[in-house]
Amino acid sequence: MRFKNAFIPTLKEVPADAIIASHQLMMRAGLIRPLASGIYSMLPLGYAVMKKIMQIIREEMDAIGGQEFHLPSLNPIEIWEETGRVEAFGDILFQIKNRPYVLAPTHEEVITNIAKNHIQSYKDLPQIWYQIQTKFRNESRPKSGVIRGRQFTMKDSYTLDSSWEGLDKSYDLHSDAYKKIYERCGLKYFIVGASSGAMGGSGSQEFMVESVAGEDTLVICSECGYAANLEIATSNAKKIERENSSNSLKEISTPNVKTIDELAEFLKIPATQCAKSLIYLNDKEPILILMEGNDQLNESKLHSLFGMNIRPAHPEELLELTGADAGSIGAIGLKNNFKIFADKKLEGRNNLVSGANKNDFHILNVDLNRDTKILKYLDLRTVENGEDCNCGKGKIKITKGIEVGHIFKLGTKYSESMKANFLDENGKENPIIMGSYGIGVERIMACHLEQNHDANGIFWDKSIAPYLIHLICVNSNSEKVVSQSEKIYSGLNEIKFSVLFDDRKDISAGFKFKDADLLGMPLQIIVGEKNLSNDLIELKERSNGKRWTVNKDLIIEEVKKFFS
RNA sequence: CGGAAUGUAGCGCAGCCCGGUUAGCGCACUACCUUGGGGUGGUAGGGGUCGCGGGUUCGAAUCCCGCCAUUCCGACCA
Repeated sequence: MRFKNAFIPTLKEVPADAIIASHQLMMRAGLIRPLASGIYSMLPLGYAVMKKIMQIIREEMDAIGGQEFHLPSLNPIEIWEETGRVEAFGDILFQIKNRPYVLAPTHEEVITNIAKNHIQSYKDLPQIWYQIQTKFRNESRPKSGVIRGRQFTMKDSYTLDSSWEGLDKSYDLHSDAYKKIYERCGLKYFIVGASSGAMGGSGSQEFMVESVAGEDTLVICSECGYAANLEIATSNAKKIERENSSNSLKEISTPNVKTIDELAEFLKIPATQCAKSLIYLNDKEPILILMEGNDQLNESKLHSLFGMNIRPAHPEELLELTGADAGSIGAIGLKNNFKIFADKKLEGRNNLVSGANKNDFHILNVDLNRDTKILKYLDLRTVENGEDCNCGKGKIKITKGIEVGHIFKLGTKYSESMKANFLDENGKENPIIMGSYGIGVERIMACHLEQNHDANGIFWDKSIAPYLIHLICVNSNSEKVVSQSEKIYSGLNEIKFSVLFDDRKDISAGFKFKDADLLGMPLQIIVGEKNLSNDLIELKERSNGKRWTVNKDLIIEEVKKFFS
């Protein structure tokens, strides 16, 4: 492609709306342009990258026996009503105004509909069906460029099996295929165990890319490979042992002490010697939760233990329920008969400091065994950076991640609600056992950019680069330089190497270099007067800045060598 | 959906508080000259419903009200 004819609208300045690196680079390098919030046009260079990514996905899906479909995005709302997902998706589901249709945010319903009509027997199974399609989700807050949009491209696949063992097999095939896809795209990723949540089924994993732009907080251990969402992560945080003797309770005045840190400072004790009390209302029933010192309560864990209707009490409610404000609440001397739960780390502790349920007073020497009725010790704390991992070897690192893939053992949720059954060997009717698996195509591109750039621009991996080579004719006024670069251009075209040829006239050398670095093709070939007078052509590897020269007659061989 | 900010040329911004010539700057764009290995320098140009609607006023980019859009923080995210 000749740059002169190419539509590559690069920008010198960063658009004010773009905050994260990948979004800025996509805008500056002319890969995308916004149309509306969360909706982007893919420009030729951006779409070239998408096509490369989609091709890699196709090859790996085909390799595990996947069959490619192209399913409609416009769906009759009734199939979504059958599975109860009109309500489940709520506002996320785009609904068509002048006909009872929806824009599909995913395709379990359509797949199950086809399966219902055409899968009759265990002999028809297993199946792996996939497609690469535009998905529509009415995100309330699109953000981070293409990472969270209202319209995006997804490879989604679905497996149909006659047994749970078959599902495990299909699931593992996908897991392996996904690993290959990310590796081929040059992404550093890791796999996070996830709970199956409201999707139902027996398991799910997320494929995450570490990034400051990530929306998920992740916990990883460098030693054992443990990786989990912070919401469910656990660690081997140091537990303090019970002291040999428990001293007797003593109420003391602690004027103006509100926080654990202030309390620890006031009493000259470690924060870990304090028991922090939190009041939650579980469907209006107050419960008291004890945490050690500055440990943070993990509300996700609370929700999975108590359900979604649990919430922290408001300040007025605190005062009414305990007679004290936050900071002076404790497990001893409560007016009401609270149910008390405590974090596992506090199990068996004594000589603790706790609020006295009287403003500006605390109680010393609390022995949880002796002085309180703890209903149950639960894992409630949020894991913190630097704690020991459960494996005993590594330390926990907390980081942000972007989800680039999710694989799910669905089970029979959809086949049951839509009555997609098959006859087994015994002639008995059973619901098809399903799995569903997704990869965000634009997210792969964005994550690749997050991981592969510097202050000047992109460096594409050769597997997904829009062009392998950026050929720069430095001096467009020099006959010799122009004819030499033309010669290299046609030579590379002959051997089918994709080249972006900067043949623009009257553009200064610096401008071309800056554009080349911004656009990020893996190899730059620089044809300029100085080197050419010695019959030399310069090459530059974008990712590491390495430069070298070769004789002009050896350039094709050198390129072949570089990409071999 | 809650909180905040912003909206002036393709992009980045100033002007607004304190209303008053023809709305300004940088980049980009057009023409010419210049330069020619890291976003050359210059001259001359083109491009604006000042987000939309209403109000106050002799007069509104500027003040007031409503709406819309965009971004950020939070909630939500099968």
